[in-house]
Amino acid sequence: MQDAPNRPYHHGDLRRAVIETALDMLREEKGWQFTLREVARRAGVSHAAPYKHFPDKAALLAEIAMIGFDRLRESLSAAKSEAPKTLRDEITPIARAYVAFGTENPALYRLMFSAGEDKVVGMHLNERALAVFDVALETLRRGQAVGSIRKRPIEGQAAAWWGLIHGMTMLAIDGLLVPEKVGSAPLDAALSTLVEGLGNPAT
Amino acid sequence: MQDAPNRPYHHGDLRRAVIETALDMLREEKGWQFTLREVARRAGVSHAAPYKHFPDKAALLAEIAMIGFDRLRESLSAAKSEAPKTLRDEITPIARAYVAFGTENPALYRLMFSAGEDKVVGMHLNERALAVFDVALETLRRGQAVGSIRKRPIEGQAAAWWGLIHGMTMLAIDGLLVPEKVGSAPLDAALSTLVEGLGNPAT
DNA sequence: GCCCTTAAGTAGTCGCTGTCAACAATGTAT
DNA sequence: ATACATTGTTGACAGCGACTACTTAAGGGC
Repeated sequence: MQDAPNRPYHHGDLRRAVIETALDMLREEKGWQFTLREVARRAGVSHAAPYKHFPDKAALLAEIAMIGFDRLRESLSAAKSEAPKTLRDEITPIARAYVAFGTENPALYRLMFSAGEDKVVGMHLNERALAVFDVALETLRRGQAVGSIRKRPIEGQAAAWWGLIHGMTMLAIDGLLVPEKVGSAPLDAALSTLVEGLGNPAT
Repeated sequence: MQDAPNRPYHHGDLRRAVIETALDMLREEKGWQFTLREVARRAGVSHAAPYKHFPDKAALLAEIAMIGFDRLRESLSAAKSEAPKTLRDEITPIARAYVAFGTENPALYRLMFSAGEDKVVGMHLNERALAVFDVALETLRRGQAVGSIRKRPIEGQAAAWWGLIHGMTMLAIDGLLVPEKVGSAPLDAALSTLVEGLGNPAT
């Protein structure tokens, strides 16, 4: 467009470039105003070019949110320990990975949970989001089978897990977990309560 | 401005009217784009009039967010039961009131936790937000004194409480608590786990 | 090797927004 | 009565999302 003189008329892989650029922008700062024109500028194309690949801004954001959920799920899967000794050892690394994902990608994480306002887009987005829930379900199910977890309706336990982790992540992103109020390791403390709530007292 | 012919030049109480109008707009629909000019239109003043009372849009939103936190705190205080028999009876009504506040005012609740991105505004906003945390602290402290709650660092228990409730509220707002996945009463189920994690097993 | 359809880029425009500056009307203190 | 501060109004500006019309390149059939 302006800087590269010999750039060809057609970008060639603009769709991917737009997504990549947008992800970069999200990573930069959480106070940032996400703008379609800025994405185009950084990608070196005209302001209307992205419309050839996405019907509107919301569609691009939804796509990015889906990628976010996929990455989060991967992070969680990667964080699973193979041979956990205790319930606490099983839950802690996953929870830490979850919260870390949120605090390291605050704008992306926030987007993931606010891009689904449109009904039909929200459907597809929620599918991906619920894949995260499945990670919790799976872990807890194994715990119940082994006997380290109380016999309770597993969806309820998974809801508690997701609610607590998601909530702590959000609070962390919003800077509400101030040490003077909430202690120096609020996540670990909260996990203690969660583990004691999930764990089988007979063990 | 246009509809009322005999309206005086000066509104008289525009600051309050702007806030009230904005709250109405937030209440209407969560997909709504909040616009300063639309607020002015509905309040029947010119598009620049609100600037005489708020330096910019963010300042108005921050003010509204503070009101939201105050109202939430009032809701929680009002929901406290006087003579709870069990820990569950003590926690449930407050938690229900919290989540109900969020699901009944989704746009407001979301705003409350996203208006604090500016550093200095965020400070004041976080003060109000932490007042909500204090409600949890107070309740749990009494529980520990009575003996219905495990002796653990109380900030950690309060963090678990807030994280779980805040998380469940957010998930509910986002429509992620679908019954097929998460059961028909996910909040109650999650509260079971929370109560079992907080509660003193000796009782 | 040419042509023609079509995908993928461009520029230009529209209505809308947030914000600011200049001006007008009102209330208030002296 | 008059000067000043407050609180309105109008008009402007740049930037945004979205649309249309135009241009450029790529590829396939003949």
